[in-house]
Amino acid sequence: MNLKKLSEVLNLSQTTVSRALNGYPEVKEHTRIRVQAAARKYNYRPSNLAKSLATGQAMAIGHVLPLSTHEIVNPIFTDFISGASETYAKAGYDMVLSVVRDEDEEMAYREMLAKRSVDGVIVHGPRIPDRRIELLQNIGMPFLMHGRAAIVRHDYSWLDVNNKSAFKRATEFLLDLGHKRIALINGLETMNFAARRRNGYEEALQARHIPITADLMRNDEMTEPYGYASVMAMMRLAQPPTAFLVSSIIPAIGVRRALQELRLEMGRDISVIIHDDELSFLQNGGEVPMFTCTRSSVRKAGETCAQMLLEIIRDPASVPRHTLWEAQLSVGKSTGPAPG
Amino acid sequence: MNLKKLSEVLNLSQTTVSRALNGYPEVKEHTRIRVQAAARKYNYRPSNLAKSLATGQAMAIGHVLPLSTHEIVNPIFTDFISGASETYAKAGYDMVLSVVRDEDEEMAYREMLAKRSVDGVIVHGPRIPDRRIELLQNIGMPFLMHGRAAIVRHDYSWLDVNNKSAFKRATEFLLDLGHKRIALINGLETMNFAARRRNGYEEALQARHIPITADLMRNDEMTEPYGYASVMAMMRLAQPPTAFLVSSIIPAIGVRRALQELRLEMGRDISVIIHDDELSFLQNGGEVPMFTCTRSSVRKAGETCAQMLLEIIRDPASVPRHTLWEAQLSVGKSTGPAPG
DNA sequence: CGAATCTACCAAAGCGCTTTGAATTATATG
DNA sequence: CATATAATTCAAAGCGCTTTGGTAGATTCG
Repeated sequence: MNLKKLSEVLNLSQTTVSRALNGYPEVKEHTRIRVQAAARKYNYRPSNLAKSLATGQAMAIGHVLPLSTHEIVNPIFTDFISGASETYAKAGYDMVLSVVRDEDEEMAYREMLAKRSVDGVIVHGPRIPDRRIELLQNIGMPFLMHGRAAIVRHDYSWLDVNNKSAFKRATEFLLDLGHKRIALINGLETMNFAARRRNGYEEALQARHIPITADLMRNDEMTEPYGYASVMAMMRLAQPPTAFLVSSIIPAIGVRRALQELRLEMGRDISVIIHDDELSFLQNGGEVPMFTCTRSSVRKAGETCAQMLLEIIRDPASVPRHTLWEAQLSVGKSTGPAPG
Repeated sequence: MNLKKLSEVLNLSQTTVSRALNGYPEVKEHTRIRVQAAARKYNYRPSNLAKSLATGQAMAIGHVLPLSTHEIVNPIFTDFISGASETYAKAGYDMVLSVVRDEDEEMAYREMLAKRSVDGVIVHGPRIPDRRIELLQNIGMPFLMHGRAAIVRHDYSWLDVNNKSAFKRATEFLLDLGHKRIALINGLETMNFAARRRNGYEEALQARHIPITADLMRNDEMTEPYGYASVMAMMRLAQPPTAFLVSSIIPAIGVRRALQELRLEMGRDISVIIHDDELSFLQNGGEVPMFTCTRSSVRKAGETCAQMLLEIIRDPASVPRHTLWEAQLSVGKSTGPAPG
């Protein structure tokens, strides 16, 4: 059933039927009801394609998920996307996804623009600097960045967690507990968030005149074995750390495995603070977190990013929007006073 | 730049330009080259929307991710999707995603059909029985199911891992090692795969005349705390199990946590076999698996599902396609002879 | 050499909507 | 009651592509 047939059945013009269905005021109430009834009866649903072609709006948002060199898709995306999807569904937007290798990412954006299949994109995993910003600004594609990039000529819209302050506070928290040797198991430092976290960590140490040691800092793709290997290596140092700051719950699982293998009890022998994205499938304990953490829901981030992008699309001329969330420092069972 | 303008620039008809670009034979080679050059020069890319409207093909595949009652998106999707996306990209298809609560799922499919925004869908997480099959057959939407449902009137296409045989073999493996009390920490049994796994487990036990005890079987959403709690509860039984069969690496992490807390060493005091989907972000060790496992790549499943669906779309009249993969039983460090 | 056959191109219709500008019909106004 | 005005409805153009059904001009063949 399409508009033409429906209008024939109703003995009305396509114009009137279209308007009746889209809530325009210049159609008699009685007619509107008649049209709506018929639409329901024949299960009429306008073709998105035709609609988009006519209006020039694709009614779809693109997400490009970068596939790391190790072919890993960051698992926080499931939750991010489920948040975003909820917003889109409410607003009648579709979500189109492509997973691309780093080197194809630029092409992916160009394609999306040229093919006119999306009205905007959400950019994931900002680097420092990030070429995508300029690219998208140049081709005039509305976008919102989840996270921030540094070193950028023109302003752009983003939503980010205050990674620096989160890790600064976490470090201070450990310092207050008497820890002096605090290790940082960070994400890949080509990623902006990782750099900011290190920044916060270093600032806190410097403020207390604690030397920053390269031995106690690692950065890599956030996998379980990475967490495990980092702990194993660092605990073998002449002066092993008494506390760990871990960038995500996934390496933290490896951290936990290593510590238990070494017969070190978290919260007593050693302290651990993680950043917790509140992944639905890897929750950090119940009311009392298993790991003390800096916490911020990535699902909520998805929801809000989507909202912000839709606003930008609605009003492209508006000034860039910024949202900065403070992570919540939530005390769990994995931290305690420095031993000895 | 659109087709009309491009053809004006070239002083050709839209027909010829379109044909030149789409590789039709009835255009002179010299003309084709001229057209291609101009297309490149003006960065012309046909509008997907217009193309789809004209051809009647959306060139997009829909994925509906069901959000469980606990609002959890199954993390295997990231890998599944990254596999599927690769296939789509090669074939020029887009992937459109919607994450919906269970109760909205039927609507989501109906919408996709009526709006004509996708040419087919991949159905995730089959239940027993699954209403979606009949729904999709009725509305005539090409689909492929990842997994199988039981109790279905008409045949349909699917790709599945032989869950039953995998868990049967895993159970036999444990029995061969002398284990008599083997626990099953299963996924939600409203899910088809979980039922099949239990089936394999029970068959293996029955064949050796080992009683099946309700105490040793659990099924629930596959989270880390679920694995932890299951072990803790079962080890408190009068006759605790000596081995665990775990449905996924995620609860297995909780299992490991519990065992370490109980000071039980895997592979010596207690044996554990998991099903390993080869998640990119939660790898089960290196060359030697950390957990002995039944193994099947969910990323490869995504790739192949996508291929199968595209074939079905290309030739809708063809008979339903079935692919059944045997999981690989891979021996790791978490199993050993039954103690005592 | 004229007819038949290719070859290379084109005009126009159609995909299913929205939207503009005009045409009805109903209502209000003097 | 005639006319201005408001309330409804409509015909047709347009979104950017593909595809059908041509038509010229070049080539082949009897």
